[in-house]
Amino acid sequence: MRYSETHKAETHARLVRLAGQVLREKGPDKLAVAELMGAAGLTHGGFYAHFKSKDALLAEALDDIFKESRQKFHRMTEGLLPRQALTRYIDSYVSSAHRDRHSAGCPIVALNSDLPRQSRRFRTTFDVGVKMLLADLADRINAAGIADGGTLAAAVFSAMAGAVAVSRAVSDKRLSDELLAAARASIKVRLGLSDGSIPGGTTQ
Amino acid sequence: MRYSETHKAETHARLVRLAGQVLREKGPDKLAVAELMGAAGLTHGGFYAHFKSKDALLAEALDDIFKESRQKFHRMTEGLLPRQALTRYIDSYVSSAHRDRHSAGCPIVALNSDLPRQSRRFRTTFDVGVKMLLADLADRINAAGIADGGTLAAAVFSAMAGAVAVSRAVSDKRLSDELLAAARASIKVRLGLSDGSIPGGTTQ
DNA sequence: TGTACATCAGTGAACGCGCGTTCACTGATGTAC
DNA sequence: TGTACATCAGTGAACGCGCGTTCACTGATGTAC
Repeated sequence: MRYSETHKAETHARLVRLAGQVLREKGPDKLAVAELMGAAGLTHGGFYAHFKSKDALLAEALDDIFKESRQKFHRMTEGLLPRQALTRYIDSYVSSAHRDRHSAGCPIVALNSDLPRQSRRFRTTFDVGVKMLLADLADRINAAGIADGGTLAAAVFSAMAGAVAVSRAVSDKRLSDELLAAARASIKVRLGLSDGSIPGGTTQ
Repeated sequence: MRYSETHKAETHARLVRLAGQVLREKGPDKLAVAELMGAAGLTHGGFYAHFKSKDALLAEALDDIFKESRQKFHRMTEGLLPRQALTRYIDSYVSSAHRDRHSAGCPIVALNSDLPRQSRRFRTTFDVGVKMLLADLADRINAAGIADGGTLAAAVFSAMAGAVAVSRAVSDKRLSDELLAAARASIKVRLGLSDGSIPGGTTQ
């Protein structure tokens, strides 16, 4: 069978997108080439027509995830005032929805403890993504008129990622919910975005 | 060869201790039974005289890690005033030393993203450990005269774990150091333990 | 006191399985002549 | 216009490797008689 001009590029993009989901669900080691190809309706042998190796796919998928996350971040806060945007971001990041949707969530949360064991290539891609994310967050904090955005961004971001990561690691749902609510409130207090009381309800 | 009465128990304890280190370094999946036994000076076949399965070993090792961590925590802050104890704990947890010593560090940081993929048994052991840790921290916060220790403990702990976890995930050392310093300072501000300026130097 | 047997921590070959990667092949269609 | 050939995304068998687990066996020593 002969394919359209864009066919290969489309298949490639589809594999990268799919891999991004599986990567966040199962982690880099348990993402299996054959399984991925099967999920895309192909057989495993064809994989190497698209990627030099599994590691090359992983790096490409990670890069794609960061880019997509960034777009989502911008879309989500479009048209909001700086403080509102910041609040929206924190509420949606430190949420049970984010905790429960591994395959669409933040790669930093999903891949956390896998990273020290990954290839240099993968780790470099990760670094680039983290730096971009921190720069974006610092801009938002500065725009909201809060001092020292750069330093605060690092502290606030690691707190947000930690909250979601630990809430996923814990299997007791009640404890997990409490963790998220406590962290969400505390981070907003730290940024001066609320008065310290936990407002009713979580962001589902 | 015949062995002393305590021989088997000693070997068992040695395997558990060793597994605790490897578990934190390599993660549950890359801890290999044969390699572990080799490191203990034994051959792989003998493993099943000590443990019903690899999973049984992992759970036992995790339990041991939490118990040891707790003792370390208490030893480290012995004789200190509540606020000093809290400061000492945060400084030593959110440090480059902790970041760099995976095999002796906090299991929550080391195993973070592996947990959702582990057995129920392992996850339950993890939950018990986390709850104990949070209860200890809440006690410390309350003892220091800071309001709402239970909620703050959850927020503060996930921020601490997140800081070390992200600092490990990142391979750029400069960024990693900045993250730790920013988080350490921010957490202390949140608890009213410092004035918000970052005191000179990190806790190496 | 000496002999036969039981005990049991540890040995090492073997098994089955999942996985990344390779490679000769397929077959539909575009192109050269 | 028709024929031979090139192209190339995808196929599927095969390979080598690491790993958890099983199991018959070893061999030093304690115990029964």
